[in-house]
Amino acid sequence: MALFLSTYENKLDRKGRVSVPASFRAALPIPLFNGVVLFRSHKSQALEGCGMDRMETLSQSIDSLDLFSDAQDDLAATIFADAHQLNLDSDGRITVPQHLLDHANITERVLFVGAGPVFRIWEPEAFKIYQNEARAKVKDQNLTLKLSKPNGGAS
Amino acid sequence: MALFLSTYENKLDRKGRVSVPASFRAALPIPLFNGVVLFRSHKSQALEGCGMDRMETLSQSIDSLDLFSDAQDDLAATIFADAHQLNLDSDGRITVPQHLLDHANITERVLFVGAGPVFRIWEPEAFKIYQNEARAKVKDQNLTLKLSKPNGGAS
DNA sequence: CTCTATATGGGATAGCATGGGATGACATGG
DNA sequence: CCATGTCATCCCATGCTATCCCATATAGAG
Repeated sequence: MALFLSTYENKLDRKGRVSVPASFRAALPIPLFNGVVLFRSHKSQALEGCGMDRMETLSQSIDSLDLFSDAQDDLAATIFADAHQLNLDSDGRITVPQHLLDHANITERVLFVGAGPVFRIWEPEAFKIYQNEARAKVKDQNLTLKLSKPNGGAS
Repeated sequence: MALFLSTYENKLDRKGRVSVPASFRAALPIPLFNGVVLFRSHKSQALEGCGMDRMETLSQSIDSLDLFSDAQDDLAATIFADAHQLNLDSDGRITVPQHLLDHANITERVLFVGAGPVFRIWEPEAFKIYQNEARAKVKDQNLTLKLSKPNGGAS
């Protein structure tokens, strides 16, 4: 699966296009579909992004729930309905739908933030505020993390 | 299998035709039959849609239930008896039978809603209400989902 | 300082959704 | 069996925009 690291700030142009950072493009799997999937984060004013492979994994996970169950329907309605598949053009740019930009309050600058298997898209100032709060929380709670074993053992 | 994402609103014309969104057409498998299958959802005022491959998978799943059992008969009666295979025309449109449109209260605008391996067709306002409720449920119940391992093993 | 990779800006084109007409297939009635 | 009506299918035109292509600027590495 993909691994997205680091943070890049690119410009949104008048046509609503923005360059996806080269290292993020490189991190995407060889695709049937050459692009990214974006959807609105329900926890913050940001967009969540990933490759199509992640969506396929999600789809399989949801498909393993009982067919026609409420849980399956509700998750599908909140995740897949909102997930936009955006093609990368030949120059490595995507065109972001306006309502996604609105959700994240983006007008000019776009911040791509690596988050491991996924990435997030923020308005740069909003991310600064968020990151400061996150740092304070991590420090206050002395958060730690067990590493997974390479073979995927339960943690 | 197919992966349907995002949400598209298209117009129903006077002949009862509507464009199937290009990305949904692209998501359909290379077909013996070039079209989609639609049937009335038994849970909501929407239509369920998929490719023929999904119908075949459903058929196999139902066939593995006890022969002549009530469950098998009931599912067959609600799904297969009601399922319409609708050809895509050369411009990527389908003609939707009136009683399917009636079930979903569709008169003019048709909302195609990606739901992973299937998609749904809603009247746009009805879906807004439904999605808000789904979001509230997902949030209230703190629904989570374990991702499948890539080889499909249970986690 | 030079070269290369990446991001940015702009124009052209092809694809998509929409609207409408023509034709052929199919069902129905005589 | 044939005629007729209905509608599914095919074809074409149009406008909008996503996609493609190309040029330029900038930053970083050698």
